[in-house]
Amino acid sequence: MAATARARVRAEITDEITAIARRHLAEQGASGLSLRAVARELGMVSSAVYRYFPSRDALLTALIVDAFSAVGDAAEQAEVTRPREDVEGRWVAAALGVRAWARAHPHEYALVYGTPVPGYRAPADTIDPAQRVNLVLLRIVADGVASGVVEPGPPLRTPPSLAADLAAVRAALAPDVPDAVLCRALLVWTQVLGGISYELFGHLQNGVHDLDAFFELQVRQGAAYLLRGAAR
Amino acid sequence: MAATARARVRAEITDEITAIARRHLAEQGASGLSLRAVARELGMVSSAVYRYFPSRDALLTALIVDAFSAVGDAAEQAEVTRPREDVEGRWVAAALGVRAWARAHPHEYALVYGTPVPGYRAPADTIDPAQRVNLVLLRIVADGVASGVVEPGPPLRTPPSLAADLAAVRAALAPDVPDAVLCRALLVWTQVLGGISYELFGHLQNGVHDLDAFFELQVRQGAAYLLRGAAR
DNA sequence: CTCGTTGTGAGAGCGCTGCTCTCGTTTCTG
DNA sequence: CAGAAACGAGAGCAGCGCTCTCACAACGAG
Repeated sequence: MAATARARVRAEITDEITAIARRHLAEQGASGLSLRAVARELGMVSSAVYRYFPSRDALLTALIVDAFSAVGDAAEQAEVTRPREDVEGRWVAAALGVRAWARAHPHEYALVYGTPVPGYRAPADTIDPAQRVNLVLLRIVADGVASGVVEPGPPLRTPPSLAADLAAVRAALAPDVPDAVLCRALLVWTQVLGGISYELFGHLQNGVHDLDAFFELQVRQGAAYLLRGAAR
Repeated sequence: MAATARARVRAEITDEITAIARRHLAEQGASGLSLRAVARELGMVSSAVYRYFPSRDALLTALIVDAFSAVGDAAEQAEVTRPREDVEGRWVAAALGVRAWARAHPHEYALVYGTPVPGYRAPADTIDPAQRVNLVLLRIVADGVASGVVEPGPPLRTPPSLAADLAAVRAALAPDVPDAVLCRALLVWTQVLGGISYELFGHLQNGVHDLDAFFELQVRQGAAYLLRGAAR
């Protein structure tokens, strides 16, 4: 770890830049993130920042990676508060945890689950962190299948193209989880994200007032469906 | 309708501006929409456009209203291809119609269901058009309840705050639709939007390849849950 | 220790953006 | 017909991402 002085100060400044950028993002959103403003706050001239990030988008990519990681953390930290055998509780906790994080960090949430930034194209660096939360969820589901709490239900008749994709997921991440359960999990999870986006992006305005109660109700309904394929 | 010549030409130019803006939006997305570029294409100087729209955001708001209306159209046109008594088919068709529209107009979709634009705050003009699609969906659900195809299921125990909101929706838009069904409808609809966003914003990349088959499977599962409170 | 290489910050500058203000001209209205 | 209102052009301000050049400091090799 005996890096040269230059390498150390470079790492430090890089951290400072991302820290300031993170704050600007949290305060004003992605569209308000200005490389020049970050430089100004750092006491640097804007061109100097380009020594550390080749473009504004590269800086934003770093923040996206951070945000994905934070989503994974939120799910995991919420989930582990429940005993391992309480599969339903773990799922509900993970969903509530992600929502709480999203409400606390709406711009970061928008960055990862909202409209992709202008040109839209996910650099390879972002796909690994994006999987973190999926792993947390799949582990819960896999535990539920193993312990029998998750009812497989009738086998799903999927087109071959789809069956292959599901088989790949199963082989890589969730052994012994049948197609029907994988589909239900994805269904319920997209509902969770859809619900968060719906709320966060203002579509429940003037319709639902007790957002906490509403979201929790929805999540519990979703969890019941995930486990038993039916309401309640 | 004998408007003055000035009023007529004003309406024409306003339409031209929104038409060009709509095209720019479709091609490059909201962040690429430049008032100056629109003015340039119109053969005007940028300041002249401000006679018609007080700000770039106002222009964008007009496009948002358009997009909301287009979503409503997509749902309605897809839905009416099914016989009135085929409630499940109508719901599935509406969902598939909205997805098809979203894939054909990703930037418009992002505008209404993605991250709200920078400052985020929905002008009052946008809430009416936003309701259009909800009305289409609620009508389907209400028809299903009336004909008995939608099973109410066990009554939902909702906190009073939530019950009041649901009662308001019922009174205004969907008489005789019980809370449990309203909740299921909202649950399934947020799943549809979540699924579209998940797909459109790239989260299924490298995971699912046959996106059409996958989405249709999900929608059918969702519809089954909406009608019968259970898978299949 | 010296010398050439490389990393770094400052500065100027390009073309773009949203938006404002002024100034003639055109059109409407009382 | 005269005053008021609407309109388009033009210049200009501050901001943006990004590029290029230049001086200087830190580094590795001899």
